[in-house]
Amino acid sequence: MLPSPFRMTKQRQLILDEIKKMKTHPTADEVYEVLRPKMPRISLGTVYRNLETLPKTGLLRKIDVGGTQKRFDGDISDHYHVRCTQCSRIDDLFIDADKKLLKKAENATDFDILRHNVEFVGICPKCKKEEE
Amino acid sequence: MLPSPFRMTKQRQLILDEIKKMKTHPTADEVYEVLRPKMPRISLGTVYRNLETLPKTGLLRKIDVGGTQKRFDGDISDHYHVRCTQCSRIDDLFIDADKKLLKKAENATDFDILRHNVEFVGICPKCKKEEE
DNA sequence: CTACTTGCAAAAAATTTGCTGCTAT
DNA sequence: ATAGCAGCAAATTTTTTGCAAGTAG
Repeated sequence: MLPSPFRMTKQRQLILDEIKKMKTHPTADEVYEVLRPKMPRISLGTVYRNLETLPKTGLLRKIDVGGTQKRFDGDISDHYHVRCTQCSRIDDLFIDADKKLLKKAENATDFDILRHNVEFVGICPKCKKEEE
Repeated sequence: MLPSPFRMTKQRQLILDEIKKMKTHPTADEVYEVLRPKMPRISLGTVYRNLETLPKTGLLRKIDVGGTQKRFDGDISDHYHVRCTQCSRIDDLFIDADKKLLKKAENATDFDILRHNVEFVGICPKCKKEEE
């Protein structure tokens, strides 16, 4: 459970700001490395704790994609992702969620559905070129 | 790259068979625990190595969902998943992939799209009950 | 035969946590 | 003031890897 007075600390604000600037869907350690020059005493533990709490407030999005590490997205608007199988780059995909899809899902399960994630998997233009 | 003579060893076959029996979308360590009674000397390293190689042959599916650990699915037919936010249970969802969705995605990106994953997130009937 | 695979153990990578002191409200 | 947070470091969890011996094709 999140504590009721959710404090916007300097660390939290910076983590949020920096991730929002990044378009790369960073992992926890990538976030940490970006923060360090601006706040040298910030700890990796703090980064992990906030990457856990911020998505619960809706200020940040945790994305569930392939790979060992979790990734984060400062863009909280509804959108999907494409991941490159070769280099793991993740791009945004702003396409409309299909309403039928959601309806079908709701009919097919007993779960109360809250949201959904769509991840397309493919090969990015750069890796495509290198394959030739 | 996968070696050309892909050997179906006893370990590989057992890993595959057992996962196909399980309907729970197990993690690596869950697979390991199921195997141990049947093959006590199998090592966790072997399990991890095979959970990496088997999906590349198409005999097994690696699913990219929320949570810390990777999960695997012995059912390689096309289907989606629903995950419970409370207890992390993952159910199958056999609904038709929407063709428009794929078309839209292909139009919206430079990636060559190979496949896609859809994960619905919600609350399972059991956790729903416990909430009351 | 012989390249691929395994078991074992150690290492690396990723994440979580206990504690003490600082700070946003 | 005071509950919540941060920093630090240690612990835990998850995954990967080197190597010598075993085995499928």
